[in-house]
Amino acid sequence: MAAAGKKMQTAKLRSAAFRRIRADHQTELAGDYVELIADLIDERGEARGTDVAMRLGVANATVVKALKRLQETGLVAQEPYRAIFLTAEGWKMADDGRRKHRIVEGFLLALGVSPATARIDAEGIEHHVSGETLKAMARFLAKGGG
Amino acid sequence: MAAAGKKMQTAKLRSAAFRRIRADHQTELAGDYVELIADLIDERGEARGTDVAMRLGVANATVVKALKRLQETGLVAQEPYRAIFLTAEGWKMADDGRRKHRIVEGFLLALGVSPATARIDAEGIEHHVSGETLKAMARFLAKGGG
DNA sequence: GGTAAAGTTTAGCACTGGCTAAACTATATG
DNA sequence: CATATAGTTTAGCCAGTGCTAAACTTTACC
Repeated sequence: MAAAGKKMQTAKLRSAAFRRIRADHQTELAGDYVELIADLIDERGEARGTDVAMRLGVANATVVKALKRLQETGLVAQEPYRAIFLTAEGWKMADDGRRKHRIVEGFLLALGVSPATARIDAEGIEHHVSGETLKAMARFLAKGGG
Repeated sequence: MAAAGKKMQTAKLRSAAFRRIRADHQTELAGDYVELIADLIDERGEARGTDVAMRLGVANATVVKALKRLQETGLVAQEPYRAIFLTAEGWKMADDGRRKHRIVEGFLLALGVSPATARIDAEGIEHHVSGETLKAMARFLAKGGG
């Protein structure tokens, strides 16, 4: 039955989408942390836990716990009571993320969204945009938008 | 000091963004469930736990637990071992979500993204798009895209 | 109507990501 | 150099979202 076959496929496609979203959410936090740390290092030479906590709007202890996991993952390096550093892999992830962020935010601006909203929405959208969509956004930007 | 003031504001804006993302993630699951349930009811007259689990790519028990919370939130109504229904509030949320979904997916298609990717990305992006951005997307669509 | 299959729920585990409060370390200042 | 303040970490709590395995209902079929 063709209709049943089509529905089957639809179900599979959808579950694939949801699976990917759940996977995205797992890497999302790591991405947010390394991007933020990279920004802080660029802006002021070093990243401290307090600054990360403040910018993320989260308690200090939460940052400590997250950094421990990121250390285990090999994205971050840190000595107790010292500033936070990124590993080579951490920098790669941060740079990828920041590039993505720039494109998405620029794209939203080109679309006519206000700067404040573009910034906030870009932060949320960024981690759910595939390479293909990102390319489409970049193409739109290159063409001068609208 | 103007520079410090500006940085302060930047930090606040960013933390606001992250706070909103965390809030979005909390409502995101509820949104996915009610949309899916609404789709199932429309497609086949009723929504069963198994179908929801299958489409979400998740175990049965996970669905049961989630539905319990959604019942407490007042979005879903269900008798044990029976099909799942939406409350008025649940329908409102589902319809809002589906409308958003349609716009985002249509927008991605208009941007030149392939149907499969548009579908998947829309699912992820949907919950992080503000009203303002949604309007911008709708405007773009109305203008006939590209 | 009894029984097998399908569907649903419960129980119990693990991990993530928040929090507060208390302890500890580093730094700056008198 | 002693001490106060700022920053960091630890400990212990909670809630959410996932899982498997086992128990229980419903449904379908002989």
